[in-house]
Amino acid sequence: MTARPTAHGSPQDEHVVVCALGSAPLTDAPLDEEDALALARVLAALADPVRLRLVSIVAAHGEVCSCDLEIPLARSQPTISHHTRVLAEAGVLVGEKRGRWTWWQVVPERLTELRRILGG
Amino acid sequence: MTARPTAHGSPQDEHVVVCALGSAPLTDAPLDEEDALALARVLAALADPVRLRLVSIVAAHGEVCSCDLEIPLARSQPTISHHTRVLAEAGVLVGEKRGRWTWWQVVPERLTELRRILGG
DNA sequence: TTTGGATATCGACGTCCGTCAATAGGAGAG
DNA sequence: CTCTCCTATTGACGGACGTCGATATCCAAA
Repeated sequence: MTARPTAHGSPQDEHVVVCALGSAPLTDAPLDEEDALALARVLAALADPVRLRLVSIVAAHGEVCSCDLEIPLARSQPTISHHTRVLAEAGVLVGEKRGRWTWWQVVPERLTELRRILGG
Repeated sequence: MTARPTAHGSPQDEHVVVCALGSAPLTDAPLDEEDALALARVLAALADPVRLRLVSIVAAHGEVCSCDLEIPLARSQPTISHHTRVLAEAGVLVGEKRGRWTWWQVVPERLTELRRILGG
C-alpha cells in the first residue's frame, strides 16, 4: 500500500483523493461534467442524516474519537467506521490515530469551499 | 388531486412540502434527527452531477424551459422531468406552466439557507 | 373537435448505498 | 508473549436511486 509515514500516522493520508472543488459558484456559470461530479461526490457524503449528525457532533466537540459516536448515533461500530471513512474520503473529516483511538476533526475549509460553490 | 388554481397554475404548488431548514449551523451544535433528515433531503437532491448541472444552467439563464435541458444534459425527456421534480420537491427549483411549456427558476433563498447551515 | 407537440407518470432494469454480524488488524497493558 | 480493547475490512441483505421506453395528460393551434 506504499504507506507514507507521517507524524502519528494519519489513517487517510493514503488512497484519498480530495479533489479541489475549484469551480466557480454554480449560480454564476454552468458546471462542466467534471466539476459537477466532484461537487456531487462531496454533497453525497453529506447527504445522509447519520453523517450530518456525526459531523455536527465532531464539530461541537472539536475532536471526537470513534468510540464516542456509537451511542449518540445509535449505529453499530462497523457502520460508524463506514461513515467516518466516507466523510474522510470527501475531505470533510480528518482522522488521527493516537494510541488505540482514532480522533476525528472537521475540515472547516472544506465547508467553506462548499458554501462558496453553492452560490455566493 | 384537488388542484388549487393559481395565477398560471404553478405545477408544484401541491404535494410539495418544502421544509424550512431552520436549524442552527451544523458547526455550532449537534443536529437532532429531524433537522438532520430535512437537511439530508435537500443535500441529496443536489448530490447528483446531472442535477447540479441542471441547476447551474437554469441559474445562468435565469429561466429555462424543460425542452431546453435535454440536449445540454444528454438525458431523455422522462429523466429530465424526474430531475426537475426532485429539485422542485427539495425547494431548489420552482416551475411555472406557461402555455405548453414549464419554465424553471432557481430559488436563491434555498441556497442561502444551505450556505448558512453549512457553517458560517 | 381534431391534431400535434411539451410535459408528466408508470414500469422495469441495473447499480449504488446503509446496515450489521463476523472477522481481521493494531496497539497498549500486564 | 498474551490478553484486551479499539478500529478497519469483508460479505451479505434490503431498499433507494438514475435511467429509459411506453404511455398518459395537458394545452393550443387549426
